[in-house]
Amino acid sequence: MEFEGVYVISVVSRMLEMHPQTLRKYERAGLVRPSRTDGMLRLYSEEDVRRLRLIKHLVEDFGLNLAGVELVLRMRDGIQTLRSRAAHAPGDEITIEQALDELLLTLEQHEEGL
Amino acid sequence: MEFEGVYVISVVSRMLEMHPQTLRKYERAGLVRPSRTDGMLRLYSEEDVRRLRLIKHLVEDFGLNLAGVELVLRMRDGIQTLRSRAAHAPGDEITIEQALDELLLTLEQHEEGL
DNA sequence: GGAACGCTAACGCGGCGTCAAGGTCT
DNA sequence: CAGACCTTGACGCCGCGTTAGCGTTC
Repeated sequence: MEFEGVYVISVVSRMLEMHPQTLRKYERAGLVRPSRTDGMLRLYSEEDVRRLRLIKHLVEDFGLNLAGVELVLRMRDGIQTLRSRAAHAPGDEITIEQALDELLLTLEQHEEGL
Repeated sequence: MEFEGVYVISVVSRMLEMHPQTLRKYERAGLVRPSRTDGMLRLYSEEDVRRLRLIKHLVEDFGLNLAGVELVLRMRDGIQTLRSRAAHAPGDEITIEQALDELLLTLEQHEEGL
């Protein structure tokens, strides 16, 4: 059973050239949250796939470990939240300053113990 | 021979409870750049010590590897550059938006291949 | 000349990607 | 019932902190 823009794990695995077990580990680590069918099959959305592509890039090309990936993803999530929020605002095409604000907040959360 | 606000490796090691070899490895990784005496002894400035304290925090409490630390430090350097630049500007107490801008730039540099 | 520094090489633990075994759904 | 999914556990590589050995500086 297949739907548009939704993929089971084997398809994603082939698309991104990532081992199925690796995808499951990333979910276990809280880096991606695919939905499930009634039979508990993982269903990856387009956004999930983009997220995984970014993770792969950060790990393979940048050498980040999963903790580093989580940090970056948290920043990215903050930026996206701001962007969608700004979509309803008048005129302000780009909320880049606010986006950066979110980034700094994320960083400072981590540095709070400093 | 000791100077004000400048420490040799053994002193920094005791201050931060970090192994001297670890400090040397961090230098090798390009995370800190202490100056040297004529005899090639490492001299850590106050800023170097702050930097090392942050590194320790990121590694021990946050689980980042050195690649992740490098990313965060690059962001921090960008922020500090902006802050010192803003210190000469009139009134603008906080350059937080610009700081965040710098953060985003750092992030996007890494994501350029996405 | 003893203590602290420099350097390079080797050991050891832990994170993470992969493989294996057994059960369930299509 | 064959194939693809699920889960849990184990193996193996490698990054990184530590230790060791030896030469140089204070």
